[in-house]
Amino acid sequence: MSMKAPRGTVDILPKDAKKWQYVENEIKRICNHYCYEEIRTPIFEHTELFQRGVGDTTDIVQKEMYTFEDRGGRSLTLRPEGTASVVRAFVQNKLHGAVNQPVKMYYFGPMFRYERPQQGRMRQLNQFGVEVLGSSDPAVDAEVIDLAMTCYQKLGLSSLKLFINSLGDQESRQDYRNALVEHFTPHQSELCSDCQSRLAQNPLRILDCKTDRDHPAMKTAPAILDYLNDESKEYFEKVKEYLEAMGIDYEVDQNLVRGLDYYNHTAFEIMSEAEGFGAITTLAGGGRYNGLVEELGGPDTPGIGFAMGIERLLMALEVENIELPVNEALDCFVIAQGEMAQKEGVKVVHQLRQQNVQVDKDYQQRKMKGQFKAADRLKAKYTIVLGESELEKQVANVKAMDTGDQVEVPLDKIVDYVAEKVQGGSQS
RNA sequence: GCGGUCGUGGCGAAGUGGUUAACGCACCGGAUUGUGGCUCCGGCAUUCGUGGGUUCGAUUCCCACCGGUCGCCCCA
Repeated sequence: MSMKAPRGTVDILPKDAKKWQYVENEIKRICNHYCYEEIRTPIFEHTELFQRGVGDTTDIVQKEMYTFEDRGGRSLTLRPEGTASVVRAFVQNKLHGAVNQPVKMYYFGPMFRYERPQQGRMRQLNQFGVEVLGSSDPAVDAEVIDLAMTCYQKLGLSSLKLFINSLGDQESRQDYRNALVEHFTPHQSELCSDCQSRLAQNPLRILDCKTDRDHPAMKTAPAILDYLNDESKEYFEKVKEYLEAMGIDYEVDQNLVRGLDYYNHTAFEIMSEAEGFGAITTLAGGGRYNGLVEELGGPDTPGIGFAMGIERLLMALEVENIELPVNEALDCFVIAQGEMAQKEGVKVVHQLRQQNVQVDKDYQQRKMKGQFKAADRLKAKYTIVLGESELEKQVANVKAMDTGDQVEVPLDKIVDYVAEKVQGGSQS
């Protein structure tokens, strides 16, 4: 084996690609119902976009970016997440001036993070995400959460749990930050090394540290919800009311902080509770980011969004034993034997395909028995046999593979006959 | 970046310091001169992850590296 795909990347082979297609199509259909439109942005951006957009203190920027210099000496980075790019595109193309506000967008595509791969974590991963820009209505927060949950439910997942929290507006967040620093500073030397630096850089993240989870100071730490000002508190209440109105269950988790700098107000995460999922259970995460558009040079515009990992979604489906309705059966397999018959076979295959019949033939010079075997393996519904004797009589033998019944059909009727058999009644 | 564990055919999986590396599944062919799913027979590893070392000799012992896998950090 000389060449292998780079570490942390995988090939999605035809068998699996079917599932990807199904999942993507379902999600796109749902987005359409929710009136979200697709946006496609470049896979690499100026490094600075992520430094400013995602935040310099985050793990993603500090140690997980695929950064390189191009031939012109520019520092570029393979996108580690989608939001910064979408907001950049929004600003650059002045979508804040679009007639329909808010602007509701979704995206699909690969993201890149330099990490040690393990189950559910790849260096190239695929995300589906949505961003809504231009509205600070808490009903939008609820809509976005509803959209994420609906995608999972429509695909059949049931062991899900939604966690929400509020980080408040800038003012609340600042007050809370100060309170945390005050609270933890006396215990600084007792905290893990990560948390010691977090204290200065991003004290909120001390709260979801797993190392210091049981430290007494953790239990007595001030709670974010106590530091929300009235406006932020009311906002959060509204979000919860709307979720309840839609019948969406949730749990408030005050330690849910999210890693990225740009979040404020609503933050949420969807986890799988299915058995045997491994150590990584986060399926999707998102939140509101009201300062980000301005940070990236646009007008003061509120925004909210989430991203879900497609690999983890597929993994969750697997763990819950959910079979996706991917069609594996083949409509028809043409079996030809002999020189003349080969030519006729190629022709029949072509004509059937023109009639939108899914059909294949043998290209391995197999004997008749081998061709039947191939047809069987492909789960063909019908086989058409073309051999010397058939050609002499200008007929073809059509066999229904489930019953074994065969009928002779004149060659000039064969295409219509099979097309009718296969498509009769149902459309594909 | 750190730690555990593993690396034999397309897949699963035995095995040994020494002349032909078990077995199962899959695949191909034959029994059945033109008809699948059952049965029987036959075929199917010239890098036993890569590179070094020990040895008369290494797939087997030692070292390094690479890769998979699981976990930590963190996240999708």
